Amino acid sequence: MSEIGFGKHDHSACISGALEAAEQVCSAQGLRLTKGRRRVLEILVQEHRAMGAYDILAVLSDEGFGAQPPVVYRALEFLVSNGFAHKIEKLNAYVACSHPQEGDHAPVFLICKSCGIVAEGDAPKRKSDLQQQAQESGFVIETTVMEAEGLCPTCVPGGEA
Amino acid sequence: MSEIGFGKHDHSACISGALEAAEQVCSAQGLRLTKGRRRVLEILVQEHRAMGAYDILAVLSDEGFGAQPPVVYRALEFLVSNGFAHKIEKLNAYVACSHPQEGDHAPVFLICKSCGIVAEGDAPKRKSDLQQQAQESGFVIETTVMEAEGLCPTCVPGGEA
DNA sequence: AAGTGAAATGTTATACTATATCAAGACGAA
DNA sequence: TTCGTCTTGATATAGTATAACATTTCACTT
Ligand SMILES: [Zn+2]
Ligand SMILES: [Zn+2]
Ligand SMILES: [Zn+2]
Ligand SMILES: [Zn+2]
Repeated sequence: MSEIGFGKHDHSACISGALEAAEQVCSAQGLRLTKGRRRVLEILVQEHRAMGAYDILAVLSDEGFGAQPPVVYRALEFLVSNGFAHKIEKLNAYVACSHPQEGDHAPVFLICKSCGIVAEGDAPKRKSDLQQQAQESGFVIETTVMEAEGLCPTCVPGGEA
Repeated sequence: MSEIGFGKHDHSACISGALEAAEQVCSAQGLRLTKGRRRVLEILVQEHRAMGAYDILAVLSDEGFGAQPPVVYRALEFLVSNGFAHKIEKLNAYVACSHPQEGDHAPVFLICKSCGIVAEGDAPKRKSDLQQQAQESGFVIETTVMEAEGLCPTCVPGGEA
C-alpha cells in the first residue's frame, strides 16, 4: 500500500487495473497500445507521481528502448490525447490518469509543494468555473487546465492530526 | 479601440491606467517599479496579448536594454509575484493583468486557439472548483491555475453573427 | 502470398524555455 | 559615510520540446 489521492490504495492492483483499462479502451476504439506506449504508461502508473519527460526517458534508456526525446514525447502525446495520462502544466510533467475508464474528462489536480504528490480530483458535477466564465462571453471550450498548488493533508502543519 | 476580453476598449487609456495602477500599488507597498520592470510591464500592456519571455526580450533588445534572458525573467518574476502580470501555463507565456488594482486574485483565462487572444476573467464569487476539491481532502491551496483553450466568440463558426 | 498505403518508430539535429552563478552597481537607513 | 540589501550585468548552462527525414511495421487488399 502507498499514498494516492491523499489516501491508501493497493498499488499492484492499481497498476494492473490501469494497464487493463488502457488495453480495453484501445481495442474498443481501434487504437494501438504499442510496446513503447504501453511501457511509458506502465512507468507512469508504477511511479505514481508526476514525471518529467526526461525522467521517463532515463528509465526507458536503462532498458534498451530508444532513448531519444521523440520516443517519449510521442508516447506521451498518444497517452495524453487518448486520456490515459495528463500533463500537469504547472510542472511540465506527466501523470497517469486515475480513472482512464471514465473516458473524456476535465481533470482537476492538487499539487503538494512539499512532497510533490499530485492528486487527480473528479471533474466538478456542477458547471465548472471555466464553463461559467466561457458561457458569459460566448467562448467555446475545448480543453481545460485546473491545477492548484499548496500543501497536502500530510504536509500541512497541524494537519493529519 | 481594439479587442480585449472579447470586447472593445480604449487602449491608450488602458495602458496609462495599468501603469498608474502599478505605480500606486508599488509606492503603497514599498515595492520598486524600476525602469526595466516598468518597461516590461509597458510592453505587455501595449501588446495586450500573451507574450513569450523571448518575445519581450526581442523588444527590449531593440531599445538598448540589456538583452539577456535573466533581464526579462527577473522583471517577469517581479511583475507576476506582485500581481501586475500573470503567467499562462498552457502557453509558457505572460500577460499583463487586466485589473491589477484589485490585489491578490485567482484569475481565470480563456485562450483562443485560432486568434491567440487571451481574456482574463474575474475570479468566481462562489467557492471555486479547486477550493471545493481541496476542502474535501484537507489540501491547503496557495496558488491556482485555471485556463481554458478553445474558440473565442469572434473565431467560433457561426458566432458573432 | 504479395502489394499497398498509413501509422509508428529510429535518428539526428535544433528550437524554445528557464535558471545558476558571481561580479558590479544602486539604494536607503543608520 | 558606511553598511547591508536589493537590483542589475554578464556568462554559462540546464531543462523542455519539436522539426525533419529515413526506415520499419502493420492492417488491409488483391
Ligand atoms: Zn484523468
Ligand atoms: Zn505533501
Ligand atoms: Zn489579473
Ligand atoms: Zn479567436
